[in-house]
Amino acid sequence: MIEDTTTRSKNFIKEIIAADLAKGKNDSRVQTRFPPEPNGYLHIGHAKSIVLNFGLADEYQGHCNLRFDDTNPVKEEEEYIQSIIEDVRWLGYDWEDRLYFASDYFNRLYELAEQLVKSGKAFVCDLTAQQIREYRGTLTDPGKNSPFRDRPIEENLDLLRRMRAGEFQDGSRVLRAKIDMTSPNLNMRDPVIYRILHTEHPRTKDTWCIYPMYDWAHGLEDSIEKITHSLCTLEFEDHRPLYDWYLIQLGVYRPQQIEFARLNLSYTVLSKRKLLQLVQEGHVTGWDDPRMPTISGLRRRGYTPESIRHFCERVGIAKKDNIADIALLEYYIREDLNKRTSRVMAVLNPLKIIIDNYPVGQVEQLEAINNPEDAEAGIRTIPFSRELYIEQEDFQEEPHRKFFRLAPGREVRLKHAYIIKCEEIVKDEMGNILEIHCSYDPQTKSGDAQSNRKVKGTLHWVSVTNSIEAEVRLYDRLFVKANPDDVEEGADFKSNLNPQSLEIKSARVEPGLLEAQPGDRFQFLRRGYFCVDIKDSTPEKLVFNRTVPLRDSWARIEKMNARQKQ
RNA sequence: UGGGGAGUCGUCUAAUGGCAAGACUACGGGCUCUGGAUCCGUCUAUCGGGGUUCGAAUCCCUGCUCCCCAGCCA
Repeated sequence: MIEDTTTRSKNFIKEIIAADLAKGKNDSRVQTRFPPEPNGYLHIGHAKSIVLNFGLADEYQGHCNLRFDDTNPVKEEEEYIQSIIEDVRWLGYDWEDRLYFASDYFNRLYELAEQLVKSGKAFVCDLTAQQIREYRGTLTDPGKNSPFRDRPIEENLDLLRRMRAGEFQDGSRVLRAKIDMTSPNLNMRDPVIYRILHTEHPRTKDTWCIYPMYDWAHGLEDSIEKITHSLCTLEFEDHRPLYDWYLIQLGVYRPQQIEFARLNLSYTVLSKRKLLQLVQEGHVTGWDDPRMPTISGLRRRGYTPESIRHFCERVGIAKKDNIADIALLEYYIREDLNKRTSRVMAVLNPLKIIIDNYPVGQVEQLEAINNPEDAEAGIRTIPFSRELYIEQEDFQEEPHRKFFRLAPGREVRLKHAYIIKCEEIVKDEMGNILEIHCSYDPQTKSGDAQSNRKVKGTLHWVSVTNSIEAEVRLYDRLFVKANPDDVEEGADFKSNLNPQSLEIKSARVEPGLLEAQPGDRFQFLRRGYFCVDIKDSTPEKLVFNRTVPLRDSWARIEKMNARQKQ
C-alpha cells in the first residue's frame, strides 16, 4: 500500500505495541481502527490519526478498520459519511472489507445493556438532565445517589424495554451505570449509558429511539472488532477507567486504550465546532474552501496525499500539548511539488514591454524545459513576440540596492528567450507607467552557443497576443495570528480572520495551459505552485488556485528594507 | 482547592543512568537562465530548588507552570 518508510520513527505507542508483540499478547495481532463521528468533514488533525492508525497496522502486518461512530443522530449526516470515506481513500488508505458502523452494533449494544441491568450494575433513572447535573456534585464535592438507584432489577429491565419501545418522551429517563457517585473521577459518577432520542438516524432510520452514549458504545465497538490498541486523544484519558469498567463488568474482550496528543496547527483552527461556524456564517465558501484545513480543502488547494502523510509522520506522536508550525506543512508540499510539477509561465500583474528591434508580427516558438528536477518531464514550446507582459514588480524605475531585475538601462534575461535591455519608459499624464520599450540581443537566445553572457536577473514573461487569460486565486493563511484564540476581551477567534486570505487576480498565462485539466498542478515560474480548481475551472475560463508560494528570499530582503525605513 | 495528564532549541520530535540528536524555522555563504531547487555553514534547549550516583533530561524529594474533566456530545 504505502511506501513511505522515510520518516518512520520511534514513538511511545510503537514501544507498547512492540512489547505486546514480544509477550505474545492478543495472539500477536495488531488491529487498529479510525473511528470518526460523521458530524463534519475530516481535517488535518484527523489525518494525523489516520496516518497513525493505518500506518501502525501496515508496519506491524496488522489491520486497520474504518468505523463510523454514529451514535448521535442529532448531529450526524450521510453527507459527512460520504466525504469521510472519500477523504480517507484519497489519503491513500485501504480498509478493504472492514468498513463498519457503530449503528450496525446497536442490537448487540442493547443486549449487553440488558445484561448489565440483570447483573444489578445499571438502573433506569427518572431524574431530569438538570437534576442529574445537580446530583453529580462538582470537581471538589462528591455527588449523591439518585433516588432511583436502588430500583429492583425487574423494574429496571421493564423500564429499559419500554424506553426502547418508545413509550417515553425524550429526556424523561436514561439508563445509568451504577458505579460510584463519590468518585473523584466525574466520569465514574453513575454515567449515562442510553438516552431517549426520537430522532431519525441516517442509517437505522426510525428503528431506534434510544441511543448509546460514547463511553458505552466506543469500548464495545472496539471489543466487538477485537481491536488490540485503541488510540484516542488526550481528553479521553480520564474516560479510560470507565472504558475498562464496562468491558470488565461485561466480561468481554478488552482492547487497550492509549491516548496521544491531538494535532494543533498554527494560523488555523482545528475544531469541528469552529470549522462548522466558518462554513455556516459564510467566512469561507464551504468545507472544501481551499483556505480550510480540511482534507477536502487541502485537496482543492492542491495539496497531495503524500505531502500530508509526510507532514503527519514528521510531527510525531507524543503526549505533550503542541502547536505544529504550518510552515512544516508548507515545506512538505513544496518538496513534493518541486519534484512533480511542470514549470509554466504566468504573469499575475502584467506590465507591457515592447521590444523595438524585434520584427513586427513575428512569432517564434521557443523551447522550454518542463521540469529541471525531472528529465523525463520533457520540453514544450512557448511563443515569443515583440510585445510581452512581465510582472509589474519586476521593474523599478529607481531600483534600490540588491534589486537585480529590470530598470532603466539595465539588462535582464527573459527565461527561455533573450536578454533584453530597458531603453525607455512611457507614462501617461498622471505619471503611471504604461509600457516599457526595450531592445533585445539576438545573440543571446537560450540554448545558443554564444548565449552564455551573464546577467543578474531572469524574468518570466508571456506574449501579449499569444497568451490567455486566467483567474488566479491567491490564498493565504486564514488567520492573522498563530493562535487564533488569542483575542481581545469579549472577541472570539473570528476577530483574527485574515481579511486578505483570498486575493483574486486576472492573469495572463502561456497558451499551452488551455489544455490543463481540473486538478492539474503546476509551478508558475518564480511565483509558486498552482492547481486548476476542481470546482470552478472551465475550458472557457480557467481558474487556478495557489497552493503555496515559492520560498522567496527577495521578499525577505524587501521586508527587511521596509522595516529599516520605519 | 478533587481527579487525570504534560513540561527538552522559536516549533515539532529523539536520547529509556554514559558525548543532549534530527527536521522545520531564522540567519550567513557557494552555485544557479526560477532571488526556486541544491550545497555548505551558524544560532538557539533539558521548568526551578534539593538529593542519589564516578556520571542524571532520565532515578528520588520538593516546588512551579500549562492542558483536560462537572453533556442525556464525541
